[in-house]
Amino acid sequence: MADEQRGRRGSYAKGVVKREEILERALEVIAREGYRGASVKELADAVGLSQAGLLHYFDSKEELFTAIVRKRDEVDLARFDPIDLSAASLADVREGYVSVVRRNAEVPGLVQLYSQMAVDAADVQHPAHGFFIERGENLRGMLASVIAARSESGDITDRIDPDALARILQAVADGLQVQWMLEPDVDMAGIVGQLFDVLVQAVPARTGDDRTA
Amino acid sequence: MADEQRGRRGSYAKGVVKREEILERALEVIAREGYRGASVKELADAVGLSQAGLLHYFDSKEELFTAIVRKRDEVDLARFDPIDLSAASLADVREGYVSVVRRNAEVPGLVQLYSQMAVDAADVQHPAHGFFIERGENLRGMLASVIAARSESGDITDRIDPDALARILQAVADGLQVQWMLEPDVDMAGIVGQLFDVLVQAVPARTGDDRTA
DNA sequence: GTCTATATGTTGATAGAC
DNA sequence: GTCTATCAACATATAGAC
Repeated sequence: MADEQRGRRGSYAKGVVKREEILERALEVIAREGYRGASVKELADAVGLSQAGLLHYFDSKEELFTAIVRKRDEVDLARFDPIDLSAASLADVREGYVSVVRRNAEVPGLVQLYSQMAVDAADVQHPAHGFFIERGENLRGMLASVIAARSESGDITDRIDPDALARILQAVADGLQVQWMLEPDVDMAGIVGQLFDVLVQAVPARTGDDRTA
Repeated sequence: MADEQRGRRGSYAKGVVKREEILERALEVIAREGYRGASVKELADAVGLSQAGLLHYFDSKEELFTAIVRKRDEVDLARFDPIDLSAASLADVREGYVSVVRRNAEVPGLVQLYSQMAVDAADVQHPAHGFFIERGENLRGMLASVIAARSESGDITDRIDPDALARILQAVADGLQVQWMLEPDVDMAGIVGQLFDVLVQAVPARTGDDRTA
C-alpha cells in the first residue's frame, strides 16, 4: 500500500512530506478551479512549482494524476474511518451514501477529475487502471456486506442480489455526476436518496432533507 | 436539424452524401477497433482519407467527433423508429431499455467514444454540449412519459417521481458502462433488467434471459 | 475534392546549472 | 530540490498544387 504511494524519487523523509503537500494543494486547486484535462504546467503553476519541479516528484503526467485521484480517495475515506461497518445500520449506510453524493456536488472540479480519469483508466495500460478496479471492489464490498446482512433479515429486496445492487448504487452515483456536470441543477443527493429508499423495502424514517439547495 | 448536420463546406448534394459515408465508416471502425482519444490523422487513415482531406468536411476535430456521436444516435434511433411510444407497454419499454444496453456490450469502441465525449461535453464551450443535454432530455422524456402513465394506474412505484426515475435509469446505464469498460465481465443488461423489475412494482413475465453471454 | 506540405502550437520529458 | 532551457514528438489547422 505504502509502496504504491511513492514515486521513484521522493521515497524518503522530506520527499514524501512534500509530495503529500503537493497532492493536497493540487486537490484544493482542482476542487476550486475545476479540471479540464489540465496540463502538467497548469497544475505546476497552481501549486507553485515549475513544470520540471513538479515532475521531479512523479514519473509522468499520468502517474501524477493517478496519485491525485488516489489522494482524493484517501482524504474522503478518512472522513468515514470512525464508522464501524459491521455495526452500521441501514440508515447509517444510507446517510453515508447520500452524504458522499451531496458533498460531491460541492466540488465540481473533483467530480470532473474523477469522471475523466475513470474513463481514461479503462485502458489497461493506464497507471490508474488497477486503482479504479480496486476502488470499485472496495466500494461495492462495503455496500454489499451491509446489504447482504440485511437482506437475510428481509429488510431489503431480494429481487436483486447484493452484488448487482451494489453495482447499481455505484453506477447511479457515477452516472448522475455526468448528468450533473452537464446540468448543475440536477439534485444528485435527492435522487440517490429516493432510489435507496425504494430499493430498501423497509422505509426508514427520513433523517432529513437530502437536497443540497 | 439538417443545418446542424452540415459542415461549413459539404452542404450540398454529393458533399452531404460523402459526409454521411465518412461518418458511417468512422462508426464501423471505432466500433471494431476502439477509440482512445484518437487523433484526426488516425481516423483519417481508417476511413481512407488524408488528415486534411477528412477535415475538409468538418470545421474542427471537435466538430468531427460531435458529428460522429450524433450519427451514432441517429443510427440507433432508427432501429426503434417503428415503435409507437404512446402505445408501448411497460414490457416494451423494459425490452427496449435492456436491449439497448445489451447491444452496447457488443460495441466497446462506441461505448468508449460515448463515455469520453459525455465527459468532454460537460464543458459549455464544447460543440457537443448542447447535443448531450438534448439527448438526455429526449431519452428521459421517452422513459418518463411511459412511466408517468403507468404510475397513475399503480403499476409503478410512486415513491420516485417519473423524472427522477428516468434520470436513474439513464445514470445506471451510463455508470455501468464505465464499470464494464474496466471489467468487461460485468453483465450490464442483466443488472439493468433486474433494476427495472424492482422499480416497476408489477413484475411482468420475463420475456427471456437478459444476459449477454 | 483531395492531396502534400507546412505553419504554428502545445505537450511531456530531460539535461544540466545552481 | 528546484529552476531554466531545451527537446522531440505530436497535434490541429491551413495554404496551395493538382
